[in-house]
Amino acid sequence: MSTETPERASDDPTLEGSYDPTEIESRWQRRWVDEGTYAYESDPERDPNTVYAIDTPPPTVSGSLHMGHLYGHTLQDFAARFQRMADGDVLFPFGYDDNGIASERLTEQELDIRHQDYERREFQELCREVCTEYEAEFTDKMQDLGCSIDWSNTYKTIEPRVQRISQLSFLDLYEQGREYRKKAPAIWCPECETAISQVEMEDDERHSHFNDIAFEVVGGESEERRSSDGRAENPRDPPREEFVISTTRPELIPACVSVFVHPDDDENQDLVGESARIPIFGHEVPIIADDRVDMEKGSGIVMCCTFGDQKDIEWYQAHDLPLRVAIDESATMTELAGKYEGLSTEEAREAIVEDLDEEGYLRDRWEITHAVGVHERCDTPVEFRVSKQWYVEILDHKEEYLEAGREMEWYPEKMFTRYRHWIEGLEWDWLISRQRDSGIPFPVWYCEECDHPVMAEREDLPVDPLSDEPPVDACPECGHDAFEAEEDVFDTWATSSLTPLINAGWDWDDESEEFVMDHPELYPFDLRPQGHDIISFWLFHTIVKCYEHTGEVPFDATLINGHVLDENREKMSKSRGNVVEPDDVLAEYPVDAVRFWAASAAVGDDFPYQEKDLRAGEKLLRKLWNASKLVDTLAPADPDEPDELEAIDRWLLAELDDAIAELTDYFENYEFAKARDRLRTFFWNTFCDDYLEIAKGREDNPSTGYALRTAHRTFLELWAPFLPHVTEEIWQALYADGQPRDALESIHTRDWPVPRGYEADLEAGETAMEVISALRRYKSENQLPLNEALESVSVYGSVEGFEDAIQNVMHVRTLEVLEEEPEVTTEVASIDLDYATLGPEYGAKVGEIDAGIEAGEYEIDDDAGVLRVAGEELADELFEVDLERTYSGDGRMIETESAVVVLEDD
RNA sequence: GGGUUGGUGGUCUAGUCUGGUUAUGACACCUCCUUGACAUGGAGGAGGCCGGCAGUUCAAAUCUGCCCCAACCCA
Repeated sequence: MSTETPERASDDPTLEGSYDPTEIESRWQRRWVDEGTYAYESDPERDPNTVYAIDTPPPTVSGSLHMGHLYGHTLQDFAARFQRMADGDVLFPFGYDDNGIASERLTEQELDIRHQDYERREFQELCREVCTEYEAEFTDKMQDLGCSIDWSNTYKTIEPRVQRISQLSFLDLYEQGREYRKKAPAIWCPECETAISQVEMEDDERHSHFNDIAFEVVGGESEERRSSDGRAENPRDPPREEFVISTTRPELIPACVSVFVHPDDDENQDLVGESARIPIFGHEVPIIADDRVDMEKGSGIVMCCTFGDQKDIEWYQAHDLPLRVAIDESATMTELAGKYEGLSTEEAREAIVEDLDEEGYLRDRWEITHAVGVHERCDTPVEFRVSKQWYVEILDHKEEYLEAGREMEWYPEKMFTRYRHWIEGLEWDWLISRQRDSGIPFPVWYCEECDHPVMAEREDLPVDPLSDEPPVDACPECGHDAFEAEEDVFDTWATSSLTPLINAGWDWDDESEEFVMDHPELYPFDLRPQGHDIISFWLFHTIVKCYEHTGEVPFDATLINGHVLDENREKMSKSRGNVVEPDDVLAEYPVDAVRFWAASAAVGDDFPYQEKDLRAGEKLLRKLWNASKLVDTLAPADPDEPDELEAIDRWLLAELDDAIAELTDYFENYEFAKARDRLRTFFWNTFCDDYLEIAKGREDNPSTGYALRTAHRTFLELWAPFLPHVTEEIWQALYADGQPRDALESIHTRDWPVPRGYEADLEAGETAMEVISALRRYKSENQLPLNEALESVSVYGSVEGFEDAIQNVMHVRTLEVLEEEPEVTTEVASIDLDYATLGPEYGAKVGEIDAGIEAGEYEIDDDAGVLRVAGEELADELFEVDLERTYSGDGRMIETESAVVVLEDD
């Protein structure tokens, strides 16, 4: 656009022309990274209280950068930039989360390979290579956001150092007796042939059929007899011939292990304690009462199979039922399914329904649509399978974890409730093993003979039992010499819950035989930022792990950010097609403007993407730029402070002091939206609209010159956490010492402003601004240009010291400050009561008092200073009389909140 | 189904914990104004009775109960 702009050195900021964010923002982003402006230099001796450390969330870099990343990191950056200026050392690290199924898939696609064809260690090597490209791309995009991340302080969850920490964590918890291995069901994807965690499963609407199947009731048996040998000895007569259950999955009937009836279900109570014979397959199962049965659904009688759904698992565990596995890991029917063996579940379903029908057991069949749990990656309906799993014991420490949550500061406070409810509702220990082909391996082997677990030695970590040998030749338990490698890998939360320990450089020290940290001054971390949707995952698990390893709560505070919604306040989703891409936003708007928008929401609240807020941000950047140009023409860059500041200048600096104090408070409490609004209002309205206009008429005044420059420098510093690029550009153009090619003295490493202690009559200043604005309104209403001269103005009100300012800015020829109220006749317009005092004192009488005043039935006794109404005598401080003035002199009278202005304009 | 959070002019929101009678600001809208940087600027105006109902209170956007709506978490 600006082809005629003379070319200049790219690192030579000037205020010439208008602000060009495209060129300027990327220039600073490069320079900050090149110069290591935000590098954290560790010093283990440093007092932890003077270091501000953020435990940043590691995004999955094989995915794309979305608005959530942008918003989350921008929030963290507000905190980081403020703390860096206010307190000095800040660690703002960055993590890449590559250790997951996403990067596994990506590697397979990119290289056109299958992970099954490689040894796990080899495959992971390939993963690391593939991910490196994506990491580089992600890094570029993150750097485009201008966050003050220390790019020399990064980690990848797939790297050996992190694998070592994960395995150390496992060994430590095992030695503490906080981990155990047990046979239990897991969610299984038959397409991927892997166990998946609950978060990887989603609901999907599918067409299916409900099948009503008749089960024959056979001779009942007592609880005692059944538990002795599992067979009915003396069958009683069955209460009825049969009953009907409804199921969408008839192929599971060979896996049926029991039938349930609700204890309040009077109609079917007769069945409890009896047995049912499964059609076609012929095996008998007990009928049991349980209140988890949904009586409203179907016949109210439900079969339990191992396993059709999560409720089956609950029942299986609660009633100690046997395991009948009819479906294998690839969703093929097993031997247990008899003649259906080898069929897929779908084939078996049809075949079994047909046979049931033929034999008269199928009573009804109709089409339905219902929610089915599917694997989010391949949309395959999941199965549930039993395998041996590792667990971290957490149920016995619920109280400790709750207490840890109480010890942290929560921003916003209300988010603690979610954490508390999550913990209170915990019913299962934490399952940490995943039967995946890649991930961080459990460092464990088992004795082939006695199944005794053999743990890896700490100094050997990281190990992969599939490639490495166990550290012993013979089983310490039974002496057997052959071992089986554990094939499972850790749940990704088991690794990402260690980020504070990764960032602090946690490791085992052989010499001292204890865990140590490379950067102990960082731990506990000052801030854990994250979204509210993963409080029960990331935050909770981090607290569990770090608390068990260090005995300390890992964070002083947690900052829970909301979600970015679309412009209609609806959740962004690919299927709705309302996703806003950061790339598109950044192509159109300056990053600083995007940051201004990001600061608009109260922390923790979901908020919409709003173009108008971005435009407002752009306007602010221009305002700041243009105001800076004006300041630069009005005063020398570095004026000395005069012995005595004039009232108007002292007033500005005193107001500035107030603003600094409030802003500091807001930033310390992560109240970015309040800080943003306070600063914008003060900068735009007070500084630009009021003070700069006045300053234009006081160009050679040393007092004003000093105040202008002091305020301007301070504004740049106060804006710096929000608008890092534009403030840096202006700062370098106007105030930076040294030559352009010297090491950068960035505004972002300066000290945060502190109030300078200016005292001024803020009320007089306020009154003066009221008078100015009244005169402006007068001109506006009379369609006069603002620089139109006014002949004569008189002011009744305290504007001491501001007379010149009023006179200059409003072009008033003669200004007079009146000692006495101008010639007016007054009459009572209204009476304001001080209800806060009046209410508690007079109670129900307040109504009468109000009515009395309303009706004019009152008397003001000026001498006694009381108001007589409704038979009461109200003291002076309880009421205020509002007078309506009628001016009878020459000219025109304008009233403001605290002044009376008389204009003679001819 | 259970829990949590929220519902304030056309839009986004402050205020709600600590009840006090004129509900904050921005954007959009209307009118006017070229003022020594900014018309992508400035001045002014109109617009809401605070999701609904009931209650507590002298007084409710604010406290209590129920209901409706939305999002999230858990089932």
